[in-house]
Amino acid sequence: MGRWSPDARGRLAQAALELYGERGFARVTVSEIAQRAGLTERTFFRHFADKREVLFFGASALEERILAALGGAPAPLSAIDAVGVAVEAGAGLFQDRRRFARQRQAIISANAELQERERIKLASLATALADGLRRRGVPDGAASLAAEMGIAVFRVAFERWIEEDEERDFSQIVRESLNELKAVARS
Amino acid sequence: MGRWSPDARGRLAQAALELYGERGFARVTVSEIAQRAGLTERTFFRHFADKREVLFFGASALEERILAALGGAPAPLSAIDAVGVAVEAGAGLFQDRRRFARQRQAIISANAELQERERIKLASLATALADGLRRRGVPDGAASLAAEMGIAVFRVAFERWIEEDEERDFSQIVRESLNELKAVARS
DNA sequence: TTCGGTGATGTCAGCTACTGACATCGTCAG
DNA sequence: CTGACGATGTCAGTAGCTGACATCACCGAA
Repeated sequence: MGRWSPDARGRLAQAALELYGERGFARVTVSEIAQRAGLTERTFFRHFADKREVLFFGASALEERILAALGGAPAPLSAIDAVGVAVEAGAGLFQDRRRFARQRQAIISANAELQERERIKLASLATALADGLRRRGVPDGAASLAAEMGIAVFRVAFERWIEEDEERDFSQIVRESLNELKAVARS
Repeated sequence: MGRWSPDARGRLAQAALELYGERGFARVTVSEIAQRAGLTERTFFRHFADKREVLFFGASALEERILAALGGAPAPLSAIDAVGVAVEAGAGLFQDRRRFARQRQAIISANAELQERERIKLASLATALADGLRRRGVPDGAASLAAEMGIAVFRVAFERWIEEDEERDFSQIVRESLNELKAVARS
């Protein structure tokens, strides 16, 4: 423990979320975020690679969880079903955080730069998923395709979960969306 | 025609491609690009929204072509097959440009910011594809999923086309990849 | 107990991406 | 000939981001 107030990173993230929500991403300076958190701009950039990253530092936890689930999925599962299990497990991370997820997504949806960052996070997730599948013995091309399908399912399911008026179980929506994808691919 | 050398935009794009290739994206300033093109930095930003965009101004032509093909696809085709036809048509744009495509892709692959931009271009393509499908009467969820699958196929096929030693027909690789995706989804 | 190392933060100078406002000057329609 | 137009130049300014160095509580070893 240092001589400063604890959880500098958390305070910065909180301040950023508030300010982005109040004024929009582009109309907030990093200096303002730092000020609200009682820190300096330089410290912000020590905790987050850039102004956008502060909204995405939860992505690594999601990736870890999904990869862990993929690693633990029963061996006889096909590539697409193993991915389904993994993504469904990832959805579990959002339990009881729908309000936060909506708020954050509203900010991201309002800004193209943030959408870029979100997309590349999902892309890196797809790459990791594909690697995990190869480790299960899935051939190269099939691994990439199954992984990308998994991310597509995640995206569509997330959007549904966020948009619906009454909250439904995210994992269940993932299952439904995967089945829908299979149906579309079969037709 | 103005009083200046013609095709300022083309000269800027060419200069940027050269410099990014020589030194890497991050080690090139916009001022240097403009200088090599015989223009000023300010003019660069009048032609391209930012330093990255100069590598992606061909994306609109790709999108137009794909959407046109989707619009012209036979009505009885399923969503996924209509997308297949559209993406295949898009692949035709790259005929005789494999050398250029490889060079450009090498630059993009070496830089995370450029990968972000590439991903969002593909994402916007997916959105447009989904809209096109809805116009064909495909329901919301199925449209999004089919579109994302189409983009996944495009990505995988493009990578294969670029990486293989001897050049094969890009459109044919797209067809193969689509079939592989269907097989993966079915398993 | 003291003292030197460590780690998180502060301070400062600087680069460069990007923007707004205004000036310049061939070209072309009338 | 003239005035509007369009592409470019010039200039000043903001803000994201970085490197280098200073500071100072804490902690473990002597």
